[in-house]
Amino acid sequence: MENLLFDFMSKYITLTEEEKTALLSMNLFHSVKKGTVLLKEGQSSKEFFFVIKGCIRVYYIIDGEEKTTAFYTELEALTPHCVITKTPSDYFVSCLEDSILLISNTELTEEANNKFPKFELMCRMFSEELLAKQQIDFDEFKTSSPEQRYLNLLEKRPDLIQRVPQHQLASFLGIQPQSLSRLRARIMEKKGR
Amino acid sequence: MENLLFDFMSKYITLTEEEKTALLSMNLFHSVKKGTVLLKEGQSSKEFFFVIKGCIRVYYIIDGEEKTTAFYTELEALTPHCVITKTPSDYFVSCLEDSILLISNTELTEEANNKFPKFELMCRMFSEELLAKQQIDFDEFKTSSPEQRYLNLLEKRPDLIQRVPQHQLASFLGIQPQSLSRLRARIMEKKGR
DNA sequence: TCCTTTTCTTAACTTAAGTGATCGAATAAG
DNA sequence: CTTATTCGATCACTTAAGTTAAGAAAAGGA
Repeated sequence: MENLLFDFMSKYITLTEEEKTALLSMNLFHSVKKGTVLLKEGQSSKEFFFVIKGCIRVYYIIDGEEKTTAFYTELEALTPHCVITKTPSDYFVSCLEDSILLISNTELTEEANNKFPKFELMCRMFSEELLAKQQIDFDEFKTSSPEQRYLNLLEKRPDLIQRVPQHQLASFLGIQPQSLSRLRARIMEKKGR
Repeated sequence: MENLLFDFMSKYITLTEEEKTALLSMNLFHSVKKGTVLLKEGQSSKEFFFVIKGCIRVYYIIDGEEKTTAFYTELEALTPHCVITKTPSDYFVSCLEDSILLISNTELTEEANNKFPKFELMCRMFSEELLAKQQIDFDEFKTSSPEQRYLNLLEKRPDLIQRVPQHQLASFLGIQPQSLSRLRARIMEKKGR
């Protein structure tokens, strides 16, 4: 389990054994039950999440309706907006499956960044990479239709389609659940012919 | 002009006078004519852009059609995807207006980061901030209709609607130019009543 | 300046998404 | 195990976006 994290970090920096044990002694790993709400709208949390195993999701409640906008699975990280801006959160974060998460906070991270300059370097590289990746995702979203977006997801994240409820997938794709059902039926019919 | 940059940087870190003169001596400021293409599809550029004055845009050419997905105006920065991943670019970047840009590259930035740890800190904070901001933008895009997206833009970036051609705005909003025209007419009619 | 090209709007028609409702099926709760 | 509740699919209907085409307005180049 720890190795998943260290393998991931090794893409950016090289850690000594002492640094690894120091990291592990901080007790950052948490087992979280499905359905647990990690962040609520209105809260000004300072916690950041890195998924070791499982899945967490970001959702808004708009006019009483849940609107899911993001999923984070194995080796993906979420630093909620409110942690950066120090303002109340606009959204909720909850656990979609029983998961193992690395949960840290602003203080601990700052401390680590001050102590280990290479940690700061890793954070910069990682967030630059995420930013670039997200730009591409956003661009793809803008330039394609709901059907194309679904087919794209089917190709790039087939796991999500299996593990996530349809109605959450729908709002993730920017459409209503009924439209997703219809669209899937349409695709099946095309395939069949 | 330099002051715009230093004021911006002062939000993150404090620079000494020596550091400021060192920065200025690097000759990073460029005057760029409207229409200049800064990055082409297929290129593996290492250049990063910070807009001091003016506007640059990101666009794809899909089936021979230009699809604009992003605009960067005063005090906004673009590190193209290809700079991070070191792969050929999927998109073009061009100058929408006569602009003044700070143009740097991977080598210069790495050098500065190594020499001044606080520069690294600024980059991390800046890209974390951008990432969080973009997540919110993406979420708003997913959870709203084209009409809501237009009204939202009208409120948050009224300048863009003035300075950017309609057909580019349309694809930025994820719709066809004809739909934007229609949607604007619809809004005007509602207002009139 | 005049001419060409691009840009914006409008219209008619097609297609797909939103909406509201219903009905099993699956899931969760007791 | 049984009962609620949630979830997914489907249908009919409404609304809005995509598409194709045409014409007016604006911008750019010679």
